[in-house]
Amino acid sequence: MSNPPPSGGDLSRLRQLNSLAAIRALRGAEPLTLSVLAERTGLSRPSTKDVMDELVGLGWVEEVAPVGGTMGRPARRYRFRADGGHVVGIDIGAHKVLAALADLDGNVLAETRHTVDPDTPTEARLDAIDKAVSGCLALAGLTREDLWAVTAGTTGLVDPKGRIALSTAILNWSGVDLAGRLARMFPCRVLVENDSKLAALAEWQRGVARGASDVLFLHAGRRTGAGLIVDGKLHRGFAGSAGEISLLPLSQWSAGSAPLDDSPVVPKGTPPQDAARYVLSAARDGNSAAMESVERYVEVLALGAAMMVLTVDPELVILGGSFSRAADVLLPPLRRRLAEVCMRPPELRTSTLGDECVVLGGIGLAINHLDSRLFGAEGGSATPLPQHADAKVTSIASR
Amino acid sequence: MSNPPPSGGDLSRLRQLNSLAAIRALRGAEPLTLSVLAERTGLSRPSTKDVMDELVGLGWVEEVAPVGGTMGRPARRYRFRADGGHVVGIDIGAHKVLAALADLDGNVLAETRHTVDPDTPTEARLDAIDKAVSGCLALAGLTREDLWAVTAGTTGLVDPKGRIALSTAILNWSGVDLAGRLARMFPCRVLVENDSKLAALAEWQRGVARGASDVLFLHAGRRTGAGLIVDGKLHRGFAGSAGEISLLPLSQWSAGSAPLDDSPVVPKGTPPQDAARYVLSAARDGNSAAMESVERYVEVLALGAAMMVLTVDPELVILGGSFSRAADVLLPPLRRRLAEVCMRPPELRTSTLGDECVVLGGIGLAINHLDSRLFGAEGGSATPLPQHADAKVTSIASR
DNA sequence: GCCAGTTACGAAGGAGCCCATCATTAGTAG
DNA sequence: CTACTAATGATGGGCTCCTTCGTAACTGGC
Repeated sequence: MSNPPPSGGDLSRLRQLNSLAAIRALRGAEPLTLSVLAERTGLSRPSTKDVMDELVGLGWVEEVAPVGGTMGRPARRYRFRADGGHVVGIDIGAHKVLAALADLDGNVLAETRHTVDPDTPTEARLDAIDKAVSGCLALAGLTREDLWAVTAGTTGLVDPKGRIALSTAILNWSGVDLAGRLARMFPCRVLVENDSKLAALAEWQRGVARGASDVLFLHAGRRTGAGLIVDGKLHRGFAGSAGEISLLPLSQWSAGSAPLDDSPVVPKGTPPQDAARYVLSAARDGNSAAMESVERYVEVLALGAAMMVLTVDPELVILGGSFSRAADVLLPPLRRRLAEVCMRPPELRTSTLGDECVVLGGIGLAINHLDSRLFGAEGGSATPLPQHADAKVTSIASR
Repeated sequence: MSNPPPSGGDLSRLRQLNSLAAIRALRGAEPLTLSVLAERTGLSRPSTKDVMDELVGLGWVEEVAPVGGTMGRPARRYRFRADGGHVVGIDIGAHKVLAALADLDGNVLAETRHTVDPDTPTEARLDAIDKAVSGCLALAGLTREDLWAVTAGTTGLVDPKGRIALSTAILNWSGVDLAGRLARMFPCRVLVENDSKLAALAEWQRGVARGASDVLFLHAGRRTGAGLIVDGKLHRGFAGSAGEISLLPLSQWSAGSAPLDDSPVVPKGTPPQDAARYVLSAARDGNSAAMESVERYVEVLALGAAMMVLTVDPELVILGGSFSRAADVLLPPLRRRLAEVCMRPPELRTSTLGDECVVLGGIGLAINHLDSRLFGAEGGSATPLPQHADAKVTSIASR
């Protein structure tokens, strides 16, 4: 009756689990002693030592000099070798290409930005991606061979194979086999994902949504989008289109920031990319026409958000995207409207990761993927570190 | 960075996992031989034997007479002792109380129905529940002490503690501490859940949604509701209100079957509970006014469904509820409308479990709960069968 | 400079779980 | 009655984990 297939466990699987637990405890933390590590993993000290010996041998972990000053014999300290490999997150937007290079801990080592246009031809856009990543690598003194995984986030609907199923924001972007093109560019695993989903992941991993099991991330910017964390996991949906509420005309999400851009308070001749900011700022200063426009914008935003909130009932809603800088203006009406329809309105928070949300989420997804590959999926033992974790594969992570 | 806490594994945990795998393989199947069992669990035969010996000792499994006729030495056969314990699922609707008693395999052994009204007083309704369950027990020759878990499903919003947060269909039902009241009634674990959620679970466990990882269940009846399976698990949401799209006035779901009930084709004097059926039947026969009413009804149903489908992107949408008997009339327009807004419209199927959906889901939830308690949550060994699995607890399963 | 106190390390012994192997057993087929 | 088949049961070995205990390294007081 229960659907999950029965999974019998071998002896070595136990070690796998424990190794993974140790790595998780180590990652992102300062170097830990055996005793602390034993406590955190729930293992005994001798067993922890065994696990550490193995991981040190494989190159995943290294010992660092003990620190003195305490009573008693100084404890050995181990740290995760975050510098053993590197990942890249790329944010491919309509107006920019942003790339960030990080170590296996997710620490960003270099970042590069290139400006593009919505109608930049596809080849030129791919070229900008190439240059952005090359720039990061140069800044960090690395080569493409040092990359273990690359994640690209982009506007539009990304199908499970990493192709752009639909994009209205970037000219001729629909139909591009982005995963395929990037796979030719990088000698490592390539993942492709929708940008709002990556932003949601980033907020959940290292932003204001940490620890929540169900989260709705709202991207409020020139385009409106959403990403969902459900039960502590990024939710993609069967075809990768979870959260694409803009496909419903009623939602009006496809209009993006139009309610702001078209506000009568925008001075003639304002460049379109500055219009919304102007209106939000004017609304903050009490301009009643601007406030009206903001109200209209939030009405649309809130309607789509309400649909998703009532569907998923998340603990948190995160407001992100470039307009999140005007959270003081946007949050109160958004909160009010959600409260009107929810029995228990979710807590509203503002993104703190800002512009880097998408690349950070990409980095996080890449690292998650490597984690899941840390131990040979088919019951093998741990992969030694110096090798590349994957052969060159085109398709996106299934799950 | 990763949020899931590292979980160190003890040696005995391996055995737990393997025992659980064996039970899963055994449950709901005909008696299995050691060889088959070994193959299905991935264990070796000697290990499988060990596990079986233990489970037989604990009373969870028993050996049955070997079957002859094959070449070679007859193999011992083991079966899950489904009759070792019993669970009850209760469907508390506005117009009926339906209870079903099942063994640990989910086989229904007895069923009882009581008729009530939307304005039946709470105490009388609780009395009907009591009577319905007593009836089941009497039919099966059991007593309340034989019950290991009871799940009640009811219309309305059920909070995480098993109280009715809001119900518009049943008079004075809001605010009732159903879990608390039932806990006084039964000397075992009591779970309370929204009825549409249980129906979704049933369809996923033993209905037409088997094997799908993301499913939307639509309850189309006098009231409209929904339940979600996300990533192979019943999704409740932070406050248990996932899928409660009817709270959004725009969805018009709170009107339920009104577009059908109010159709001009309904003859004066038709009892309200028969109106919708009459219209659906007339529409099937080609009555254009009836078809128009159906069109209006489906428009509402489809709008809410689209909101949820675009949010979650499920693989399947299941049409259930009493109107699902008119699926031939309802599905085509529903399919058409979903196709208008979805990049990849989910497959639409009709519920086959019918009226029993909710009680079956309740039985499934109860069994799932017992499964998760099969092995002492805090690393203990397996619970012997003859004891009750739980003390009397009031609150609902958290997860 | 020495000694007590503190903390961590490392080795040894033991238990649990799983696996591979092989002789044995209980049937069927001729 | 014999040959064949397929499952059983017992043995031995390997791996992982745990507990226990003696040893090592460093601090602080005399």
